[in-house]
Amino acid sequence: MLDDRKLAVLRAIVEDYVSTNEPVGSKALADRHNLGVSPATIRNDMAALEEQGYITQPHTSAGRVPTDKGYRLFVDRLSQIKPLSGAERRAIETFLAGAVDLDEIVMRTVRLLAQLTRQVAVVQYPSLTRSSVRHVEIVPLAERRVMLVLITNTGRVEQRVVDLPEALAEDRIANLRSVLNGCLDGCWLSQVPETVAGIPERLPPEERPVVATIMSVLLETLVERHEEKIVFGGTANLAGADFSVGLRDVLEALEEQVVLMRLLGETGGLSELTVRIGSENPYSGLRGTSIVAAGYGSGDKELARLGVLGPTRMDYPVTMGAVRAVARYVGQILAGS
Amino acid sequence: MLDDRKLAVLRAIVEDYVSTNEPVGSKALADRHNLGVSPATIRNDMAALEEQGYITQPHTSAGRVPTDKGYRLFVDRLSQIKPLSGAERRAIETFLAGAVDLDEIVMRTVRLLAQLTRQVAVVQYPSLTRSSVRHVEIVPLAERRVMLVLITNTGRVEQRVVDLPEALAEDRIANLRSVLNGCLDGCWLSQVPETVAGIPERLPPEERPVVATIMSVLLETLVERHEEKIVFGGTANLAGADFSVGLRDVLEALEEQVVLMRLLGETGGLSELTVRIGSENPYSGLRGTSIVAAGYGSGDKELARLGVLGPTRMDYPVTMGAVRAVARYVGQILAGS
DNA sequence: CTCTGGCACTCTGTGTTCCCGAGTGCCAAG
DNA sequence: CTTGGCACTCGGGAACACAGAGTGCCAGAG
Repeated sequence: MLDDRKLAVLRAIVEDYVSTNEPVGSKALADRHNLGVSPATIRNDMAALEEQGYITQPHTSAGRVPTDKGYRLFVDRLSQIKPLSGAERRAIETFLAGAVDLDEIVMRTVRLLAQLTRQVAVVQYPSLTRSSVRHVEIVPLAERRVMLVLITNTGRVEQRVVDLPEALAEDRIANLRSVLNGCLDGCWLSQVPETVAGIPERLPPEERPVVATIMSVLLETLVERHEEKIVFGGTANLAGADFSVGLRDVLEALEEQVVLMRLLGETGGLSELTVRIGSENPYSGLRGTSIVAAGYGSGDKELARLGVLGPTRMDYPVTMGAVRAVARYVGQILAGS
Repeated sequence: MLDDRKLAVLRAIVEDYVSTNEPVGSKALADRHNLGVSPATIRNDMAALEEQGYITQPHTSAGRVPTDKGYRLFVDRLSQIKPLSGAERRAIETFLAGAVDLDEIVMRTVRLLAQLTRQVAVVQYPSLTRSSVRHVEIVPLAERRVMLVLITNTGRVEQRVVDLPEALAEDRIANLRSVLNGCLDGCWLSQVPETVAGIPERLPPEERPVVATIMSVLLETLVERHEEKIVFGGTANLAGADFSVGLRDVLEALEEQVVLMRLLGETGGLSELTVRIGSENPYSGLRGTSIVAAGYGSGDKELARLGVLGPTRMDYPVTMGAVRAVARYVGQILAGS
């Protein structure tokens, strides 16, 4: 159905179209790539490719443009992920290593991705549920008010003010603190609910009302923040590109956490690349854009995802290379901190 | 020089131009506003206004458009800040009250401002230096590694990992923690450096190397983060507007923390409005945009600033009303939490 | 059966011209 | 100082023609 030459033609069309942003015709193809055949032959192949929906022509007498299906074939079978240059790798490493806390790691990652790919970068904070407790802290603020601070092994810090049913003296707090940490330290966040359930029994009855309050806030923190935090950047890169769909829709989608979450998608394996091309993605406002995403994590556990969003007409090999590389480096940095 | 009627004409021009986005001519003015004079008279006034640089015409035979100077006069003398409706006030209140921690307060504020004004919202996190210490926490992570957590009275939490010169047992940490908090609790952040300097003397000599390390990180946290964190949102609102300068420049400026800082500007009094119109603002990429900003804070101390950025052609009275109202409410919320 | 050159055809984009209308500036009269 | 009248200017849209790129198809050659 699609012999080798037709595939080569498709590849050439994608590459040319990506670099020139203009529909590509048979003559131009014959000139720029030495396919060893005449324009007429290429025309026949193009007709076949169009027949099967891999390319299309904007108007009757214009060149061809790849369809989403065409890009899909290109990504799956015709392209090789392009690794970064040594200089780029070093730049990434030093740039990320300079980060001093989680916020800054994430912020720098966004910048990095945006700069490297010249697209919009999207980075999800390391998932709460997939990390473990490093420390729980109870900080007295007032008579009947404390702040609960939860620190995870990924460096993430969650805080919540708790209003207590009764006043709580220093020594009781210290005691509570050590009990809590004794139970929860190193505990997988997903198992916190069960672990927490067993705690009241370990305490004298008079502590239970207070503990119950604190517990409920703690659990609430975990549940509420289940919708993970996502940041993005590099929107300036959108200004140049022209989307089939309005710029407005894209910007709106970016500001919807929920949409972003779904865009980054569910995981494949760790640093496995997910590519969503145009209409493949789940949000109608983003027809005309593609997403390249990967999971990142320390060790073998995927903590969260990151990726870039750009016009369907993007340089997939380069973008994929950059996303993969950044995902790996971020994983390393997180593991090392 | 500028009699009352000329001022009325200028006001009418600004209002019409803002609402129609088209150069406004003498006839249209005479029709829509009942100024009680004929178009010809208005033309004379317009000529005078143009002479003095308050308005200008895009082409020889088009209507007039306000200049930056014209908007300035309008804002200073011809307009009244438009208060929000009761419904809007209530909406703000309930929306902000639902926030559970500082991050969420800021995030919601951004959304609110963007939605209310249909412009880009910019919000600065409560300044570190202008708040006070609520608690310092030292959390052991590993043998020779602790996490330093600093909580301010505005609910802001700063964290930093510290590598120690020697191992540190639980009881020593507890001791250190209480000493630190004893000295620093309630301490104005700007005075932390001096306060900290006196601490080593209060400790036995063998603790001093460890304390020195921790101190230096603590100070570093304060200094480094002196460049305050700023977030923005509502960029989708830029899509409709047409800037004289490219959209790209605006988006780029927004992603530069430093530029944003300078845009929000230095403070006037608390919830005093600052308006920067077009070329008045310090960044060349933002010619064609105006900034309306205000300080917010709890009590009488300004903690940080917030504002919106939009095309010079914006509805100043409404925008100013919204910014002022939001600034006040955020202040209240911060004070109450 | 596949490739190639030739040829007629079909579009889009661009440049030109033309004209309408909105809006102005100026002037003379009220 | 205000007003109506009038000639003038200029931008923007409509109509039109044209060149160029690209196609599809066909018949002939390997």
